[in-house]
Amino acid sequence: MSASSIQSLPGFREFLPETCALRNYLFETWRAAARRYAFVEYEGPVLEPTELYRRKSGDEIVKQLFHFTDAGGREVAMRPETTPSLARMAAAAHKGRRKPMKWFQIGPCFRYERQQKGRGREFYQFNCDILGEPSVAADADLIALSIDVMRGLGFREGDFLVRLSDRNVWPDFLAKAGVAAENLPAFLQIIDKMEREKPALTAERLEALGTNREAVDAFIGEQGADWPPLQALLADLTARGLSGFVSVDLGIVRGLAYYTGAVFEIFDIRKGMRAVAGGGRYDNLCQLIGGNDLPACGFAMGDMVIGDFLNETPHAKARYETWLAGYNKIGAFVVIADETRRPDALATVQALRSAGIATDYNYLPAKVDKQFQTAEALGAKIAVIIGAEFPEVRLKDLARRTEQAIPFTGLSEAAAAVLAQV
RNA sequence: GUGGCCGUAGUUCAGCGGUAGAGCGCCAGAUUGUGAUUCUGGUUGUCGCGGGUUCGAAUCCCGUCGGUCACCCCA
Repeated sequence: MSASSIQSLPGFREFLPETCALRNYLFETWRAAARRYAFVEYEGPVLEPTELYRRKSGDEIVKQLFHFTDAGGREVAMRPETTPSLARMAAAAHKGRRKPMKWFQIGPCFRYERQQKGRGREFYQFNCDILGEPSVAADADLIALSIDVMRGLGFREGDFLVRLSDRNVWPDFLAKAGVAAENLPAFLQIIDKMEREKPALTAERLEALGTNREAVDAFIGEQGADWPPLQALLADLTARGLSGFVSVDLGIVRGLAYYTGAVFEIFDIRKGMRAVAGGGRYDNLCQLIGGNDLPACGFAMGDMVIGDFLNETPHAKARYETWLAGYNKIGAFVVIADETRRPDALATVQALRSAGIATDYNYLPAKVDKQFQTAEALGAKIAVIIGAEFPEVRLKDLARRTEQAIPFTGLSEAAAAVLAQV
């Protein structure tokens, strides 16, 4: 690297063709799964007023935003997530639309923090949201989708687990424990951190609120699935044959303040329960941000953690590699055996491309063996040899190593026929 | 924001005070219009950047910028 070259910004990503392939695979799989569930794609702005995030989460969160003052003096921030934008867009646009609205989006998000494994300053997030439907039937369809996204990526039962909960079970607990209802948000924060926090600190915090760890653990252990909405959710997922992927765990409450009902997270079972996706119901956010009441639920999955998980899971990686085997490979390579026939070869290249066959050729004169090596390197399935005998051309099936002589006029059909067999 | 480790050829890395190396890759050749393997030959670097110590620095010191992992935080 020379002194004059300029490095990329820390945490921002460059996708060379090799890594772009994995990203595109994720996008394709995400998009296909969302469409199977009848979701439609939308897009929101990447840059938003900083206030959009401040209003929801307070000043503390601004430190983790990529934010600045633009040339017009506006305080702006690159989006750290897409739900606030969605809430505004949906609240503004929902009137006159059939409900539920099932919307999905794939796009980059940004957070100003130091990167580590599974975490960068720029990452892509897949978001699916169901708007305008308060029933748990929507939550269930959303969770089913999240499971199918995982299966679409090649993950199986035993690789991951959907841990399911409902924030509304906790007010009940607090009432019985004699804790004031206004302490609910603080209490949920403690529950959210419980798994990764020192036990002594958790105990101390719970006691400060007038309860204790034993009571919380007992509640999580015993009363888990009794909550009717959770029962309904589980019944719905069981009817779909998906109960094996799901487990109720009231300790899941999600860190975000805006969740109001069922919440869930998908965990990598092997790697110490690493979270790969999460979501839940947020019935008040559209009112808060957009000024129109609209019940909603949604989930998000980032590309970095799921990418790591995929690479560490052999059968998921194998599925990707199968997909990759056909990706960026071309159909035909035109070999110019007689340089005086280059104009005919160019006609051939264009004819093949017009027939929908990805085709390449050498720009400059080259030996025939060299051209075959290039064909091989590009993953061409067939070679078309143009030589002195034109308009007769030779069509070679590179995998079978078989070759036939055919007239140029019948080439496209013959090439398509050979490609169809491969 | 804090800390550990790491920046040397396209790549993976070795070298750790005496003018820069290996494997892989890449390029060329092994006579006629056919891919693999093999063989032969060849190619490549401001040793991240800037300062300092030294007769001499890839090597030691300081700074800086990146990368990576952990903490913090996690939407």
